[in-house]
Amino acid sequence: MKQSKLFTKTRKEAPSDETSKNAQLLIRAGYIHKEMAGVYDLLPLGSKVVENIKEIVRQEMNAIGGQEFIMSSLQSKDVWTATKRWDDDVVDVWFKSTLNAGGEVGFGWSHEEPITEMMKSHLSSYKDLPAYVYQFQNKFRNELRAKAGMMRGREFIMKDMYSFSLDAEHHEDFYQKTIQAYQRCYDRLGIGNDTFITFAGGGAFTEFSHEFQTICDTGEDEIYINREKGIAINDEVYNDDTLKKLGVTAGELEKVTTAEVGNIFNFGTQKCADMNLLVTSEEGKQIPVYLGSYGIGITRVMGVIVENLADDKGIVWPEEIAPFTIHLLTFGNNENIFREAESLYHDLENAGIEVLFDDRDLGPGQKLNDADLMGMPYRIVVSEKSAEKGGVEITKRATGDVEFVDPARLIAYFTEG
RNA sequence: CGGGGUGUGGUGUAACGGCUAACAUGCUUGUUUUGGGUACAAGUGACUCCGGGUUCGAAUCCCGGCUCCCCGACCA
Repeated sequence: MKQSKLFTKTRKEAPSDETSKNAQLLIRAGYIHKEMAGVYDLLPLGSKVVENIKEIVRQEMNAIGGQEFIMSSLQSKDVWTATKRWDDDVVDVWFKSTLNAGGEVGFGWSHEEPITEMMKSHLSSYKDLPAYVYQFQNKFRNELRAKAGMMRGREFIMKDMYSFSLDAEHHEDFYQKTIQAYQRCYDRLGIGNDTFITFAGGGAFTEFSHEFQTICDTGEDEIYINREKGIAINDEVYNDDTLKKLGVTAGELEKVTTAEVGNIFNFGTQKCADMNLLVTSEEGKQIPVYLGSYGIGITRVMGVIVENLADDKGIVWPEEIAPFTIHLLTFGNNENIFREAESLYHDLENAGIEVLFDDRDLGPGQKLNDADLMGMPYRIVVSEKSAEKGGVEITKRATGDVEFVDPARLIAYFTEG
């Protein structure tokens, strides 16, 4: 895309009403726009980032048998009263509204109840199991206090997956597969090394749930980790009992601040029993289904990536997530140079590589600063100076490594690695 | 929800209770410049968050509300 056509602009100054690094940089670079506290629009660049994150997660969920679907945001009161979770005293993050025709509706903060209810129409025999479904969707949570930009919002995008299994064994098998799929996601998202699967409160059905926690100063959680043993424990279940069960001592654990980027938990058969989601077993009996729930906060992950990978000049996107692979700049008013840059831009795009071409009539300083701020993985400069040095200049945003490449070899550089 | 702050052109800031609300940036026009936000000139742009009150006079003081930020609480 030509940058002159991009309607969003970069800003030199951070907005005064944002203090978190992720919000400041994403706003300055034109990825997001703030509507109100905890509510942000995704501008074209931000939307591309989110789509790229979703695509990674989508591929990994599909690989373990997930089927993508979309549930509604408006939810019926009845579904939630059945499990006693409609009451504001029980769930304090509800956004609710009334129908003009009479009656109340809620805006989905979770989809556990509606999905279970919906599945009653489709699951009736042990032969229908297992079923794994997931969606990407906006969740609404009426937080008393939104904070830290994309880290805790009132409206945000989440991937939520649900597993319906016949018995504990099948459930556990899929649970473990999901753990591995999640780890592949975080690796591909560029935060794998800082992300730990963490023992957390299990609630009514199991002793523990598992969270995926990424070390991050802006996070809200504190966990205890042992990198060698690969064990992490959330502060909320950190006690002698837990330590003994997991076979670690307090002395070998390190306390770190983290952001929760995923959470998976097991409902056992309780939820389906409560909601009467039963299937007929091989023996002809009516039995409740094992339910598992698996979430990844997509927009929060976007925030964490910015928080953890950005430097003092701006955002640094991992290659798979960046809205464009290449930021192509040209300096000077030499027409031949500009034409060469433009033709390289077309060649790269035709080769299937996403390029943001800064064709604006601006000085080099402004273009370079914008490129640093926006954070594409590769910056290519076409100028008289680069020509003197043997072609075009390629700079890696993450490392600052520079090399000069013959324009004729440029496509090969990106397609052959 | 408890506590602490905040609110002034699009953005970032300034202004003792007192002249036409200032500066920077952005944007427009022209000239200039082209490897780290080039320089100059001329323009453009604000009911100072909202509603009351005090005062000869309020961006400034008082009361109420709202907004946003931070700390805490909360966070299947």
